[in-house]
Amino acid sequence: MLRSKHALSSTHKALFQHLRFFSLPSNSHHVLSTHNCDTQLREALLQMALRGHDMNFQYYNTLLNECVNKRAFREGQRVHAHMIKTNYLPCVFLWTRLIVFYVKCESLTNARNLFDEMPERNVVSWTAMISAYSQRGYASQALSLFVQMLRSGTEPNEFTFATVLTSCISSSGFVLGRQIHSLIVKLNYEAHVYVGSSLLDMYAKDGKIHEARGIFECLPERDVVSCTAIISGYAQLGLDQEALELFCQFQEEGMQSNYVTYTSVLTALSGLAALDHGKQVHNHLLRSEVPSFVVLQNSLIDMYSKCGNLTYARRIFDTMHERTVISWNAMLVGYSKHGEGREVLQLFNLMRDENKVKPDSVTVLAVLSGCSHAGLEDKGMDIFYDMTGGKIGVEPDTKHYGCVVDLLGRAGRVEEAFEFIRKLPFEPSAAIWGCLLGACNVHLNVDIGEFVGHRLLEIEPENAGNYVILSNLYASAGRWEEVRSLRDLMLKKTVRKEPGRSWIELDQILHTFHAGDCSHPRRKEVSAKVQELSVRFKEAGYVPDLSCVLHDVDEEQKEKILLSHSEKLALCFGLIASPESVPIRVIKNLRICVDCHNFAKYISKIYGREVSLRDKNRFHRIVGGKCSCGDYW
DNA sequence: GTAGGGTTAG
Repeated sequence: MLRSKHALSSTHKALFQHLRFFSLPSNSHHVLSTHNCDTQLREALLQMALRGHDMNFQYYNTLLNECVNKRAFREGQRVHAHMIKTNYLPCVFLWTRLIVFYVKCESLTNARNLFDEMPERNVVSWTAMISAYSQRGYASQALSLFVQMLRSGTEPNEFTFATVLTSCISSSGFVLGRQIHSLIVKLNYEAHVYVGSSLLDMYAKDGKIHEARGIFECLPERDVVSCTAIISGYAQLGLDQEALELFCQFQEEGMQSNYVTYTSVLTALSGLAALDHGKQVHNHLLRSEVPSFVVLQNSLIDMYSKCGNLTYARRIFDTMHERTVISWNAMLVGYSKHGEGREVLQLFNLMRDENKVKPDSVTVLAVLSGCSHAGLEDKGMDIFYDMTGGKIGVEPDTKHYGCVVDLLGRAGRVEEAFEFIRKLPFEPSAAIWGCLLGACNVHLNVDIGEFVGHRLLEIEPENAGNYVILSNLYASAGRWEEVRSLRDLMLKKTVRKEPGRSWIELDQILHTFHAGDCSHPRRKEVSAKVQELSVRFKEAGYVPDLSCVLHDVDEEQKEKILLSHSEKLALCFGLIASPESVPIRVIKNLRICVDCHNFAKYISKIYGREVSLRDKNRFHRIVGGKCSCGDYW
């Protein structure tokens, strides 16, 4: 039978106009014999029949198409029922349409039942079903169906590959993903832009950014999705600079970014705390036609708060027409990282009062850590008890317990925190012990600290941070013998430590400083400034904290090492290169060292400059020699 | 009739 795809759209429309109320004839399945159609419809049907069309096919296809477009579940079911009643045996095409109809109407079970009943399947029906599972997050069902498809002898096409790869994003799925990649190469689909995007995204999410980049570079054509995929690949791995550079390059090449692209680049800008760039993107969005979807606004909230501008973040939050739990969380995390505990609690109360969006695990984490950063341990404990009492609707997990240890430890309740850990219903993680070790160090509890420190060295001997903190603790107790043996142990275990890096943004340029790197053009001038300040600050009472240096060198060397810390370089660069009226905003990739923190306080006091320092954990807003972190971070 | 990229995280 003839089923031409063309020429009949207007006839189809006419047909549907008349059939839209689904006065399905019950006595006959053959449309031409339908006696309740009027002259115009009869004419339309006649024309189609004259052109050799299977009238039942046209009829059902038109109806189902409309039901899919309108997500008209009941009507679609009636069409399906009518097929059954009239013993009409749909061809694979129509059968697949029925499956797609059920999928679009969120009835996966109906779709699967139909799929299982199909007398024969083709690549489209297989792909439609795989896609249904993929899009709803049923990755294992999608993958198992894909394997069944291969076993059945049906060859996948570009649609199948593009969709199935999205189900390979999990630790167990990556293995299968690589095998699918081989098949893609074998069947020559690697250069297909949809397949390529999906493939490179999978590699990026597995942390294999070089492979992802390789696939991207081999694509003969690029579009906004593939470009966004590679940008977000870098951004999600924290390779923010690379993400930003690619974005700029694609913009220059004329890529039409969409809201997903902007969302991804904003993530990178958050990581870099590149406020000027971020503002530029925001301004562009306000002037452009890009729709302000919630995800994009969430990204803007996060960008502004991670760039240190909570006022702008809140302004966006307040003007949103619709908020998701992520909007609330992004704002709460912002306040939390700035040590604004009262704001955290107020916003959390607002969220509970509004009762439109349910808190999730991240919400409670943000609130607990917000209380912790702000020294509101009683409030924090109240919320934790609300949670364990089922009043929040979130079950505590290991991270929440970690927050409680942090709350108690910070408040000096070290023994209590220790007891709390011992009573945990599970084996405490390194992160939990780490919180307690930090507290022991700050509150000089050598007994518990020693126990916890050695426990940590057993659990994660490769983590340099543990050696450093324990060594500091021993040093403050004057136990130099232990300090030495710890240092030896640390060298033996050859622990890798991420190199310290600090940067500052001036006029949309990011100036990065590393401790051992002299590549910055004004490095000499900057180093001289650090020297100069050191002398000047010493007169004002600054004492270099040599315990921050673990190297086995004399004191003079230690001081030299301290003065080469990347934070100090970035701070001094800010001092000489930025206008006096603006705060010095420095970002560090790791936790800031105690000595640099102290140094920054002197800058703020002696130069009357506000210093905003973002480290791995939080913001330090330093004004007049005082820091918003209260010297506990 | 079937397809790819996105936001929060002590």
